[in-house]
Amino acid sequence: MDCASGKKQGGCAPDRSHQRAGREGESFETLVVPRGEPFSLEHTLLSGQTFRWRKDDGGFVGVVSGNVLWLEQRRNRLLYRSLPGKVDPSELRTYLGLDAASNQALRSLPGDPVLGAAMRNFAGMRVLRQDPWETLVSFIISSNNNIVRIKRCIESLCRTFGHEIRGALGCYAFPSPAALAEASPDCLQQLCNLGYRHTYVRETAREVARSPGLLSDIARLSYLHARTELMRLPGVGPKVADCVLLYSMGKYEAFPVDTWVRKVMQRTYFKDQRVPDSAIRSFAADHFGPFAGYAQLYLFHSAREVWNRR
DNA sequence: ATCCAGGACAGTG
DNA sequence: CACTGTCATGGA
Repeated sequence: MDCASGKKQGGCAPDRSHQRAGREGESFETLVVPRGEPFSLEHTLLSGQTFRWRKDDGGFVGVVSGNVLWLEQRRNRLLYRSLPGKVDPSELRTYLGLDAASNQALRSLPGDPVLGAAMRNFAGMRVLRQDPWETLVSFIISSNNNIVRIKRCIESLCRTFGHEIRGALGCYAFPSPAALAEASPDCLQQLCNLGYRHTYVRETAREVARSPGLLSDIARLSYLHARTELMRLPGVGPKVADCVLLYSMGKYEAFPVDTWVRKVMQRTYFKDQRVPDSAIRSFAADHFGPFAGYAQLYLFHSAREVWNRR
């Protein structure tokens, strides 16, 4: 593929006539969030666990499993529509973390001062269940990188190597493992600005393309076994593996330790002392329990928000 | 200019 | 196992 001609400009520009029609009322589906199941669409989609959602006229637009998906929350009602395929309600609930385990997680986490404050500030934030392949590549790219640039890299990857979604000009699906396995290093590094991570993405794509069932097999393993297997992939260390396990495989005991979480944890629970990440993870397992990952999401998002307000 | 960003990795002690 | 320097890139 020619890098120069592969660059596609312009933002995601879904057909507005459909959208307007939807807002008139005939093509939006409705999902009711039951009472007693705290849910915030905005907190969930802007929490940093996913990178392709953006605000759109009161709601959000994203790409999920090859479909453009519009979402808007009105109290306990969730309005949604998708193109070109249909997303069914149970699939959507699963994606958004509206499941029994997540409800249990939100009830069972300890209410210590720091976590308690984060859970009140971002009430209803949930751990998504995203596509493992997209999550894997996204967090390989995230290493030693900042969020603004991570989003640009991923969007660039999709525009260059993903297929354009029918009926939604400028919206691209996340590229398949085969597409990234065959991508030229120059395209990945220069066009998509992956930097030194381009070999990680390419080599991991080769592995996954070579054995298509790999990620779904890993998802069925126990947390520790799955973690070990993920870390065999190039560019995947403890932190990236935990992100994939938590944000795409429903392993709520995973507790990704990044720079932000490390800071909060050391300040709050280790008297501001430097401790190895392994100590942080084992403390989290003891203190937060089997849903420690939920605590991680709240602590991470909370720490970043506080910092961004300064 | 210098430091840092959702780290991983190879090399030392 | 714990610690260190390095990696490509861009924003602050």
